[in-house]
Amino acid sequence: MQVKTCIMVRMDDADLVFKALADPTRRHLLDRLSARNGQTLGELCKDLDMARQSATQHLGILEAANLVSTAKRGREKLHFINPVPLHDVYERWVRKFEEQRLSLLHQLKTDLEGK
Amino acid sequence: MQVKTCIMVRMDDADLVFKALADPTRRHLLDRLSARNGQTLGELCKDLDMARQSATQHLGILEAANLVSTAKRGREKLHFINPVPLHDVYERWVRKFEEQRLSLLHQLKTDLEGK
DNA sequence: TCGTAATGCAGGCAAATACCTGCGCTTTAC
DNA sequence: GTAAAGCGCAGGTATTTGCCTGCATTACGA
Repeated sequence: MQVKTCIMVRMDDADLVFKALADPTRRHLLDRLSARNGQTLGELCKDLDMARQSATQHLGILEAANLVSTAKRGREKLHFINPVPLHDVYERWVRKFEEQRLSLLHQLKTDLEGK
Repeated sequence: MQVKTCIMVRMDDADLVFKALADPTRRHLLDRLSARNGQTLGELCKDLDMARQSATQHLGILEAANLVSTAKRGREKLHFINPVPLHDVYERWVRKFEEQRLSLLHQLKTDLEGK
């Protein structure tokens, strides 16, 4: 019996989400889905000014990051937004800096008051 | 008199921040600065496993995104974290999806209760 | 003052990224 | 059944990215 070694470097979830958010086109897609959920690929392509296949790649990256889920309805592919990874990233990652921001604001406030 | 045309495409602030956060090395740098603010370039390089010049580039990107501010003290360059852009991005961008997340949770809850 | 420490600047290179074109497959509509 | 709609898959290419090496510059300290 032979076991294939996994060469690919594991990208953790947070990295997938951050990298997915790094592109303006993908943020635009999330915006559109936020406005109206469950759109087809064709609908999402209309306001993108690029080939359908390019948009497919972007949506694939969003799906890999678990920011978008898909379902097939006949020959159509429906796309649904999933806000949970964004929330997770915020909770585990941004919150710490937010707390620091607030403490810096507090410090600034007391500094000004204690003048 | 000749006027040079600006070719460069203007990158808005949000895009700079998102792109800056897309790299794990840069997130690690922010983490380190969050643990202890005001570190020098040399200090930040120590636990990075890459050439100093590479780290400088990463810090330059963080600085361009306004996530890090710098100050010179003699021959040293001090780095300070700035959590405001992160907060701005959260406010203008993530919050909307957060609200949707909560409404989805609410909907799920009422669906389960109304069963 | 002279060596060294801390950083800046420029160029190069491989991999990743973001596009594209071309073609095939499945489903719908007439 | 046949044409078209909707989408998937496989390359191909130009740009960007992330890292490097080499050398220059500035500040400290004996």
